[in-house]
Amino acid sequence: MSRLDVRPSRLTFPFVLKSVVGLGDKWLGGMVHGGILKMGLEFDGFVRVSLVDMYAKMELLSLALQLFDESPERNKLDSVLLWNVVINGCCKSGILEKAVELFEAMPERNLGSWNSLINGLIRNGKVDKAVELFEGMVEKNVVSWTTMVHGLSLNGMHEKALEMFFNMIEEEGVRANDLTLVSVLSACAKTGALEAGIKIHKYILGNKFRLNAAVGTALIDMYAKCGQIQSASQVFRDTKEKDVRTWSVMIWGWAIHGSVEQALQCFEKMKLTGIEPDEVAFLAVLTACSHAGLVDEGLKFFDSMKLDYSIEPTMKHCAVIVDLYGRAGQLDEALRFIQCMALTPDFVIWGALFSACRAHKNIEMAKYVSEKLLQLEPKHSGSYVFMSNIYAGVGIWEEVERVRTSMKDKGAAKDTGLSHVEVHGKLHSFVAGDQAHMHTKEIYSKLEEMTNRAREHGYIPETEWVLHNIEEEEKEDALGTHSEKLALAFGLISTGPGVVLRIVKNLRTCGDCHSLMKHVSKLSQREIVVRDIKRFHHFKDGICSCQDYW
DNA sequence: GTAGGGTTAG
Repeated sequence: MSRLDVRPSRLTFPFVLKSVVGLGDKWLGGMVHGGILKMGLEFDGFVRVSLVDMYAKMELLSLALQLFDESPERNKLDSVLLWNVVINGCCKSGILEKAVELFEAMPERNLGSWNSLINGLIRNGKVDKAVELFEGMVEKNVVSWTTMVHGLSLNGMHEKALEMFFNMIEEEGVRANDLTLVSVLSACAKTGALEAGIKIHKYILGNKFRLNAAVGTALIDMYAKCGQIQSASQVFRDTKEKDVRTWSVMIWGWAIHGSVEQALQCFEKMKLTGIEPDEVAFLAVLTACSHAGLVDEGLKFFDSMKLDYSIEPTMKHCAVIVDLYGRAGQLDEALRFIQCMALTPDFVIWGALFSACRAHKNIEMAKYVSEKLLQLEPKHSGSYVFMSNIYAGVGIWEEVERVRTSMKDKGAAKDTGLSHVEVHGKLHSFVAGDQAHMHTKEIYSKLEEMTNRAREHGYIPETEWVLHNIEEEEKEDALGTHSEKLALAFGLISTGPGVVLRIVKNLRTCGDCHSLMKHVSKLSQREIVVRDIKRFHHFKDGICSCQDYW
């Protein structure tokens, strides 16, 4: 055997270059490029495409473009791939004008060209342009559809993403694949669209898709985030090929539903199965501890991360620890932890302590922490809202006004509370004080009736949750139209007795809404499931699953 | 040798 037999050839380089991309090693890429030049293969069509692709994927766009420009074949037919990889590179680097220009200039296009550009546009927030292009396609394949489903979801348009998916399978008769399913299930999870999720689950079963790790994980996450923790657990059992993400979403699911025991058990079982926890798995188990007030357990996991698995805690892990101490009322320990941590505490860390200051009404520390917050993000409305909430919570209205004025001066705006409720498979959204819904009148009168009945049974509006310094009655009004209450009222008038109401809120639910929900669950004999930004509240018969610890 | 995917704060 001569050495010639193992010399790389024009057929070897594409594979080598692909591996280089996988490794992400720019220096190695340069070396391989050198080898190609030495062998005089730089003008070979196969090698050239791979080389341009490598540079494009490694975000060395100028090199990719240079090689592309120097390609003698680029204006011939059959050069589609060369154009496609360079278009893809432009999209990846966010140079969309160039991508569009190339797309328009190419001698011929294939489906990949369209899909690449659409993907580039939608990932960079150019949704309208992407939709326009998509709709103009003469021929679409499953990749085109998947790109749209995922892209719409990335831009927060989950309902549109779902519509797109059902249009694909029902109207166009295109068969989904794993990637489509994962994308659409993730949209359901983000928005809490249970009915749609169940329909997709049936589609998966009916079309005999294999429940591999990715599809299983997406399904589990969907059920968990739509409030169906038992279904999540069932799919978890059915998913045979579990990887660390599958376990993590399950642990996370138990955590947000307040089942600490299950979360911890799940974590231990994962380790016994031989799967090493990664930083997300630790984040999940720490969150479980924090939600349940298990301070010592949480700290043990935190230490184990470094000692047993050599995982350096990230800012997120530290934030959970601050939260862990903070919720349990150990504010001094939380502060000490921040002062000793290896990373420079960021906004999130101080924010976690700030929430704890609020919950435990420690105004002195809150003042100190709010300064830290405003140093880090002078325009961040959260700090102002936090601070004015603190003062409001203890009734110091002059300070509330002062903070709010200063907030206005700095041009910071409060995040809008937004809730939605799924009725007959369709999502209805509400903002605080919403008057835009077609059933506004009925919603408000139901709300009033609900509040009055609850009042007769001991509900007292917790006005400390309102920000403004206004008269007591007005405060009740401001509370009375929080978005989750409107969603609740709409849910009650639009569904029959016994139907479970599912509400999703983009912020934390306030104490007053929480209290009213408890009463309503008892008075109307309804199960109410509220998902707020961090966890689930299952209201039944006047009791909440969070046991008021949240 | 080109196009699309699953877990992460409060």
